[in-house]
Amino acid sequence: METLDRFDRRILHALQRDARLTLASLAEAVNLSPSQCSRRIARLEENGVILGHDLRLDPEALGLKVTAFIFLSVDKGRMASPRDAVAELLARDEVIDCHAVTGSHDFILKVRVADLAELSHFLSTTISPMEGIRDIATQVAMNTLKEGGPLKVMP
Amino acid sequence: METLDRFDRRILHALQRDARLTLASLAEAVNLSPSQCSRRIARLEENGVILGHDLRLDPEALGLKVTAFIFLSVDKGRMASPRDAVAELLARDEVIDCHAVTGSHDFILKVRVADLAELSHFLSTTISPMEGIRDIATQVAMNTLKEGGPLKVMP
DNA sequence: CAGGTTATGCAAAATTATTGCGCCAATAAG
DNA sequence: CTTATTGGCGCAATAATTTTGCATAACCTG
Repeated sequence: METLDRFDRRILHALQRDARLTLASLAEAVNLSPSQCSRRIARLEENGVILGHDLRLDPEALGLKVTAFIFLSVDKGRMASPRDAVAELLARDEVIDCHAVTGSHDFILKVRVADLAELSHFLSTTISPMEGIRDIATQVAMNTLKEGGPLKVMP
Repeated sequence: METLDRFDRRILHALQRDARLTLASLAEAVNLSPSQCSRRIARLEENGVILGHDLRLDPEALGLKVTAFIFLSVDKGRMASPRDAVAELLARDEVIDCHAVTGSHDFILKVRVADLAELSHFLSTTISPMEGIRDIATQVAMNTLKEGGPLKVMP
């Protein structure tokens, strides 16, 4: 893996604010020619620094009015292969995030569903019946203050 | 707010997989002309359904090796204006997500830092000194299994 | 069913991205 | 100290993509 130089970092910093910046605008922002910006972006993608481009949508506009965190504990034996245990969960489109964590629970899930009825349904028909689940806790989000904030790029 | 028709939903579904799809490819995927796709995308942006375009970066490549969840409880009086209490937190670039939640804590933060030393430093110098903080709990993520998954678009 | 509004595809125009090329700077080799 | 070699750079030409003007078709609404 390559080390990022000053220009790479400036490019990443600028593009994280708006991934649709034009090469001309980006070039001006980072003080480099458009063509060189293009080549550096291509290289950052090849090196796996840039993983992809996402569309940020308004969940409300899609009818997803409820965000919730689900905390899962699994039986000890299952933790050896956590991916197997939760693999089917990752494929569900209610599940936005899934992290394996330290502490009293093993996994933190962030889910988005239309309403509380759908959350309840998801919990009882998808989570609860899973093998090896030892404990489930749920916290409903009342407000999303920040989401998907840009990653810190060392200057 | 407008209602999304079948084409809008197909467009959003396709672009969530890859926001850089060309209008020609998108048009083929959703069975509409490129020009009309362009116009619909513009409208979805005006209507606030599409909030923006994000770059997905590899945190590791940026030297951010630690992801953690921080659970905060604030004093009762402060909850009236949670934005004030946490506004400065939202501006910090370690904070990726911040949700106000029901349950035993008031806020869930997701932070990304270089290492555990930086996490410790962030907790002791930024979180702890905050006025009105009643309780702090931290869980370190060992593994990110899914992050920023596409939102469900009703078909 | 008429009048008006909105959506659509095509083709032209405008914008944007990529690439070939020669140049320059830095580093390694002689 | 000079000379290759490498890699990054900007410019300009080329290619690709997006946007827009326009005529037609579909859709309401009364």
